[in-house]
Amino acid sequence: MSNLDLIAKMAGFSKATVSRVLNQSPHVSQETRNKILSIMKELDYVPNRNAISLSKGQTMQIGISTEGINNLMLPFLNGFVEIASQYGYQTIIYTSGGDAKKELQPFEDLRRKRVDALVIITSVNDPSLLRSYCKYGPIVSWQRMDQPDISSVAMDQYEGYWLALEHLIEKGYNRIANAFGRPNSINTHNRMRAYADMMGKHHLTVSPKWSFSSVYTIRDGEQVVRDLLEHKDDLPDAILCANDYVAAGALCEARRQQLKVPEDLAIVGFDNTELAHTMGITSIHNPIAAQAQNAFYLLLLQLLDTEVELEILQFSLIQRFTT
Amino acid sequence: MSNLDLIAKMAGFSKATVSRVLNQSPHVSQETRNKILSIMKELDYVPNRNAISLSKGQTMQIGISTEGINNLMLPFLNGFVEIASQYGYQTIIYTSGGDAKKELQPFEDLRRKRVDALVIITSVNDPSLLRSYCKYGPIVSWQRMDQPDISSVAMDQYEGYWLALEHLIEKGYNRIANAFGRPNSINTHNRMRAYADMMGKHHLTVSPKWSFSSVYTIRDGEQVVRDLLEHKDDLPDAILCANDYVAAGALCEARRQQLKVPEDLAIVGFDNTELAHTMGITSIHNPIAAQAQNAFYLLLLQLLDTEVELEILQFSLIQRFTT
DNA sequence: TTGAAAGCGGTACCAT
DNA sequence: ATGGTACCGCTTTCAA
Repeated sequence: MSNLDLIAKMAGFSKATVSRVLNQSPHVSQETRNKILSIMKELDYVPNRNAISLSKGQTMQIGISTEGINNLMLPFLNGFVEIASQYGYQTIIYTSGGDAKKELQPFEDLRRKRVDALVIITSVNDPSLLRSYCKYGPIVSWQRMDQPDISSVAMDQYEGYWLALEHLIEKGYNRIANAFGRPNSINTHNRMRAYADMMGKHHLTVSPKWSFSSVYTIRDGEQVVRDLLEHKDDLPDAILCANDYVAAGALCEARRQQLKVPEDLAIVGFDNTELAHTMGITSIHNPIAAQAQNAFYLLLLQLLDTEVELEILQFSLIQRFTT
Repeated sequence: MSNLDLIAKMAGFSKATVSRVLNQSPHVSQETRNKILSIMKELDYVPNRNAISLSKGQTMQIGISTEGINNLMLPFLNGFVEIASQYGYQTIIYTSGGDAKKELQPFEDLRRKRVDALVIITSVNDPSLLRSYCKYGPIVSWQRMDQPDISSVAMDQYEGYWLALEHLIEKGYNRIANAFGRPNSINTHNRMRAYADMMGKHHLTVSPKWSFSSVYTIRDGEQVVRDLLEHKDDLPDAILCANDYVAAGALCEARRQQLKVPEDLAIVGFDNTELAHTMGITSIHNPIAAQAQNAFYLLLLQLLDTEVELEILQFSLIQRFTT
């Protein structure tokens, strides 16, 4: 393997000059530059990244910490890798499998200067512990952290849910059921608030029989429809789902039960994933890729101490065939 | 930031000794070790990974090259990250978005010693070009490469398809339709071969009307069922799908069209993804995580020049409610 | 058991 | 425009 020294020796210049050529410094004569360049080519030379990292004190690598990778975070991951690479940063994935100790590794790697910054997708450790690593480098989070130094790019679900409700009511639906996700999460809480507010505003009926929690999967969505059909006298005319998977399950089951969608039952999903698209389910578009971009921009802000323009995050309703 | 020198000075020993403590060398007296350890703790010292990488000439980082991340490669990615981290290796994701030039970056990074090894998930560049990077470090591929130095952990789809066909025939189905994926891929070719062989063996009817290509999505699966129903007089009694998404689409559409599954129409998916599980679709289990492990083992083999035990890869049939 | 010093392969400041 | 050289922080060989 050839190195700077060798190139310098062969070209008859000093390491410093060769380094200048490498870094496109203007203070090198064209002649010298050409000569050095041609020798580099001849020797098939490429600079060693470790040496650069050590010398510069930065690696151009950003870590992503998560319990595991699933469908929901795919757009985030893709979006982040994409924007980061545009700025010359690589992305390292750290999965913890929910193990608190293992989850600390990316944070230790921030400290050991293996990565320049960190983004948290999900975490199980005590937020204040994670926060203590902020002194080693910038950290942002997708999930809400409620820690002063760790900003989050998550969105307030109130708005999204409000949008869906508004759409249903405009369409004339007024007996609206809900399939919520994690019972005690901030997201669910905000969605519930939106529901209560909207129902109050329009003086609409709210039945506890129409409210479900811990609904996540296609299967769960099917079950919700079956549960609703237990009370034929008290059926809702629309159902707002925790995510598109739940909506897909609800849709399949409704059809199986001879319910016409959207005439008998309207269905709205959440996140506007591929699934909603392929199955034609009305859904709330969640700009996840934009959140990933913002996560990167927020890091860049601290990394380069520069101004950045954040993407404006906005839910939007994508109407398809289920409403 | 404290470094080896500082620790050494404070402890009254040399850098070498401190380094020995760091690397658990047995040639350090317990007393010395304790003293140094306590000073490290006191100063909250951690070694700098870049310095280690530079000095050792390896980074303990492995790159994964792909056009983009989607559901299909998720189990592979997860499996790889998991096994790699068990051996102390981190995983860096490189996405090319199908851009040939951008796809070269992980390979250049192998050359520049940013990563110790590389795994290719999908690639668009000329395989022989990629192969030329093998001299810089170990490379394995998930997709078939047909290059001597790049071994692949992909599986022969013939076996899997054979399994599905055998199952259907045992169950008494004998008018079997196929929804294939990419028309000219090796995978599709092998599946077609399995189909031809099996049909020949049992002297079963083969109708060109029962064969579809370029079928990938839920939507595509729905369309296949509609197309089949165009010829009511010549309906198959089973359909073997390119993947679980297609099977899911076929299932939904069949039910919508009042076909009883599996009585009127049996449906078999492929890959045994989450979707097949949640929707109760019979599917061929594709041991993707095991392939990811093998990919890592194959790299380790070259990295450490050691013996490794590969996982045995085997398709298996998971029967559910659609057959 | 411990130390001295030569790498590893660059960057960047200070001279000239 | 170019050179000299002190870093960056750790590993490893050779001696003692």
